[in-house]
Amino acid sequence: MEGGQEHMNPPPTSSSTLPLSLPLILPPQNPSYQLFTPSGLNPPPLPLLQPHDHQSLNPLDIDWISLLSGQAGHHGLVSHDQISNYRAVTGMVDLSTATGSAGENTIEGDDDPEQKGCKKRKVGGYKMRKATRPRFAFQTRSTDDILDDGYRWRKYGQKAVKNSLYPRSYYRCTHHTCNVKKQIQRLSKDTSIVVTTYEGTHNHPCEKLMETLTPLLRQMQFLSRF
DNA sequence: CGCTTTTGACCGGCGC
DNA sequence: GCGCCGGTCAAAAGCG
Repeated sequence: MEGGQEHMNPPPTSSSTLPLSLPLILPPQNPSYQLFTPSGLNPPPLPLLQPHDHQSLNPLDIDWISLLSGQAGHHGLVSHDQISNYRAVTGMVDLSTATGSAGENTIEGDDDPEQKGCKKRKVGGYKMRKATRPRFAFQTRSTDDILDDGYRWRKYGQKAVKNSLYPRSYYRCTHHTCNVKKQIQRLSKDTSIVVTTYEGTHNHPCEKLMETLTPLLRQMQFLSRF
């Protein structure tokens, strides 16, 4: 399952075909990798979405790079191809800036640990810090629970949550120095919708993105010699 | 063999 | 104080 987030599509190039393969890298039709267009770098800001607005969000308006790197308040253009197997993104909410009246900005059965004053805890003699970190939740409509966001995750827990038919899964980024976490839960109200909550900021590049960009950079270096 | 997933136990916060 | 609940740990099992 998480193994499904391994590299599905290897970079379509090799060092032996560097110059000729350049136009073939990251074509628009590539279902797994799609470079941002320059226009996506300075997108018009979108209003912060409330959960009940989720049906009105165009999936093409989500800035996945900002979202997945934990940068709050930056929304821009991104190809829908970034969403892997997900057929439609239905909404997103910034939990780190939301004022969070009861039940308004929370997933079903969800309580924000920050709001519960859960700053520090100790489990099994191991201290855990619970500092204020950026949290983003967004909803996707898919039959698959796992969103391939390019990072590698290790599942460390699963819990049945109150008022939900489906368990909540807890994942941690596998990068040594990165402690970004995410929660995944399917809505019982609409079983086609999966809620993904990211917590924290990655302090390392996206493996899959780097895997994609590396051969491109090599070709750029190669071509720059002429 | 190393990495990931599973799953029961444990912990702290919160409400009563 | 007690029970409920969400979040995490960690040992065992699974997998390539």
